Formats: sequence, C-alpha cells, structure tokens
Amino acid sequence: MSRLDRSLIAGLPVFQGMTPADLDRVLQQARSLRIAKDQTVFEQEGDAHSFFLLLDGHVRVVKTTPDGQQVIVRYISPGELMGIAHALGRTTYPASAVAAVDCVVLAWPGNLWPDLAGSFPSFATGTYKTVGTRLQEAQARVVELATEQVEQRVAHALLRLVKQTGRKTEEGILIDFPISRQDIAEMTGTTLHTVSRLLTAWEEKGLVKSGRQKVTVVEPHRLFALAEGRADKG
Amino acid sequence: MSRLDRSLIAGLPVFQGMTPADLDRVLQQARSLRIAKDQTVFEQEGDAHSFFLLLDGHVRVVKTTPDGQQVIVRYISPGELMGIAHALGRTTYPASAVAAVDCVVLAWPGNLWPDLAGSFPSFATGTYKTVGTRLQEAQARVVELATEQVEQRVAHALLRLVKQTGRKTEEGILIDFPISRQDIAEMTGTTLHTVSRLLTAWEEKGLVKSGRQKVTVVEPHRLFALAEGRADKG
DNA sequence: GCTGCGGTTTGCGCTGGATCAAAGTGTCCC
DNA sequence: GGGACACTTTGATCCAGCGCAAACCGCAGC
Repeated sequence: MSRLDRSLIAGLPVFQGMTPADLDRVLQQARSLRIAKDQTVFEQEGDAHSFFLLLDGHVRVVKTTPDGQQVIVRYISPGELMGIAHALGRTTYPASAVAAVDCVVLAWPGNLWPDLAGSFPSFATGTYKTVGTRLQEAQARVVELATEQVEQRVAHALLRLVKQTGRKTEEGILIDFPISRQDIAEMTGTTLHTVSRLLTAWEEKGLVKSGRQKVTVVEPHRLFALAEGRADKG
Repeated sequence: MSRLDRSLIAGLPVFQGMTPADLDRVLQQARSLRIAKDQTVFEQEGDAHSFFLLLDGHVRVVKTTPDGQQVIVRYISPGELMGIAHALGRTTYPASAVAAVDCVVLAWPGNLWPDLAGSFPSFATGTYKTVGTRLQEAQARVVELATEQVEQRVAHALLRLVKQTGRKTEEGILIDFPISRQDIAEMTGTTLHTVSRLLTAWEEKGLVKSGRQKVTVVEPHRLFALAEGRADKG
C-alpha cells in the first residue's frame, strides 16, 4: 500500500492543532479506499468495524425502514467523518452510507478509536464537535418536519445542499453531485412527484434551473424567503 | 448550602466506574436547585452557563420556531443529563428545558466540563454515550416524521413515554407526569384535535385510558402493532 | 356551590399532497 | 442511429388530517 501524505488531511477541522508528526502517526493506521458510485461504504445494522474520513466525492447516509422506505439522513462532503459510532460507544452503524459518486475514503479500524482519542485530545474534541453539530441538525430537521409544509421543507433542503456543496456557475449555484427528484423527496419526506411539481413551478418563477439529476439555485435569497414561509411575489 | 450526599448519584449510568471519593469531588462542584413546575431550567439560544443532572421530576425539552410554534424534542427523566452543549463544544443551548412538574436538579458550571471529563474518563464516556443515544433517537424521529402517518407517530410517541416513564397501575401503564393532548401533538407534529380523536378511538378499542392531562396505556402490544402499521382487528 | 379557566371533545368543510396512471425526454450503450 | 432504461413531467382523483367553531367538562379558588 502506498504511503499516505499528511497533506491529505492537514487543515481539516478535525485534525486542527495536531503536529505533522501526529498526523503521520494517525495516517499510518489508516487505509485508503476507493469506493465506486452506488457502492456502500458501510451498512445499516452492520458491525461497526471502522470509522471513515471522506477525502473525495459525496456520500449519502440513508436509513431504511422495515417496509423498505428510504430516508436520506444527510450528505457527507469531503473532509467530513462518517461511521463514527465507535466514538459514541455504539457497536453497529445506525444507517448505511452509499457513494453518490466515485469516492476516496480513509478507513481506521474502529477499535483504534479510544487509542486515537486518548493520544490526540484535539482530534477527540473535533469529533465531538462534529457530533454536536449533527445532533443539532437532526433536531432542526425534526422541527422542520413537524412544523413546515412540503414546499418550505424542500426549499430548506436545497439551501442546505447549496451551502454544503454548492459550486458557483454562470447560471447560479449548482449542487455538485447528481441528485434526483427521488433523492430530494427522500430528504424531505415527500414524493418525487411533488418535488418535480415544485421544481417546475420554481423554474417558472426563475428561482432555480434543473435538469436530469441536476439542480442549480439561481436566486438563493428568494428561495430562502420561501423556506421561511414568507410569500413570494412573482 | 447543604452538603450533597453521593448516594444521590451513585449508580447512575453516567457515573459508573467512579470511586466514592471521585463522586464526592464531582458533587462538591455542583449546586442543587429546585425548579417549580413550568419554570425553565435553561433557555433556547441562552448562554450555556451550566450543565445539569435531573435528580427528581420530569423536564420537557422544547424548540420554538421563529413563528412561535413549539416542538417537544424529548422528555428528560431522573438520572439523565441535560444542557450538555459544552461537552460538544457549543456555547449556547439549542433548546429550552421546562419543568413538567416540580423538579430537583444538580447544576455544574459549564466551564468545568473539560476539567471533569479529563479527570474522570468514565464520566466523559458515559456522557458521549448519552449523546450517541440522543443522536440516534433524533434520527429515528426524522425517519418517523418522514415516513409514517399521524396515527403511527402518536402510537410511537406514547410507547416511548411508556418505556421511559411508565408506572404500572391496575388499569395499565400510566405515563408518570401530567401530559396534555397539546403536548402529544407537539411531540408528533400534529394538532391537539387529531390527538384527541385518536385517543378517543383507541379508548373505544380498549387500547388506552385517558383523562385530563393523563394517559394510561392498557394494551401496549396492540398499540405497538398499530405503531408498526399492522392493522388492528377490533 | 358557583364561577372561571384551562383542557378536551366533536362536527364540518376544505385542501395539500399522496396515489395512480401515462406519456415525455435525456443519456448511455450497442 | 436506435433502442432501452432511468429519470422526469403532467394529469386526474381522492382522502388524511388541518383549521375553524362551538360546546363540554374537571378542577381550583372564592
């Protein structure tokens, strides 16, 4: 296996405050993996053998209900940790992770966690901060689902994606990986039909442009107004 | 202030593995507070000055939307931590906590967290385990809200309460604090009207008994079947 | 006991979105 | 170039659950 260069991870929030030597030691324990599009990184209910850092690509974290319905919990962007069940004392993954595009990830054996967290307190703190953010996000989504109408929820979901993975183009801000109506529906608890109708309505109003597995937000501020429930003139 | 006895907290999951001397040292840093019914323990967005352990009573954790709608995030039972924003590197509380009945809590200054976590690793681990559980719960609720009908969601909510705070009576399992239709509605993203209709329907089928701010689950297994979406005969 | 208040029940009409169905369209692959 | 497949659009229908309104009830305080 080729040696991993510390420049891969230096500068990431989770590794802040670590010396180059520390980074090398951490990297020595990791394996680098290539995950093809639509392959799973880890499986819901599966034994939590590893935890991961996404280096490149985009990963969908999905929960499946007993009757087969899927809900997209979040998207992971490069530089983020995933599968960190071990850090929270769990032994199975609570969800599945599927590559939305071809990905590169680093994987550490899960049982290494206590060791790493002990040796590198700033790594531990960084991880817990991530967890805190995700807990808060999850609770925010509970509030959203409990109080908002579908239109607002879809608007919020798009804005979140724009913020997380938006890439500026001349048309507006493009969500930087293939995403279908179905995916958006699974993020917001609605159906692909309703999402499709919303997007065409928004497109007519000039808020977004969208195509096959592709969404570009043209006027984020107006979409935001919509998400907040403020009526949109035009 | 009266000295706090370690028997108050010995045996709680979060303090597992600590010596009596350790417990005393931790307790020395805490203040004990009495919170009257409907008083708030901490406020959403407020500066996270402390973290808390509920000794006695029941606390409602509530998020309020900009337009004033409330969502009940969870109920805290005796022995549980709350307001642990500090442990996750946050500086404000993401929600409010309101006493559902008269309560007794222990409060530690928030800035003591790194100190305590450093000195008592098992306390830190215990806390993170709690956080892990809550994250998972929150995600489970996202899935619930995204995929289930109101009837199933309300059934799930009641079952969760029963498990958490149920007290056996001759009629069935009573939820051990005053809870209104409105409260249940705010836990499940519906209206008190719908909750009321559901409860009367269930009462007719003999699944539950309920009254003013009071719910008793008579047949948990049948309610569970309902929550899972399996039709109920009779 | 009566009165007031907060909580609960119930009826009714309406509508946001789900469901079902079918036809369009972009893209990859042979 | 021509399928074929996956994704998307659009129409038509239906109903779960919301909003509104009004009555009802249990409990605390006077």
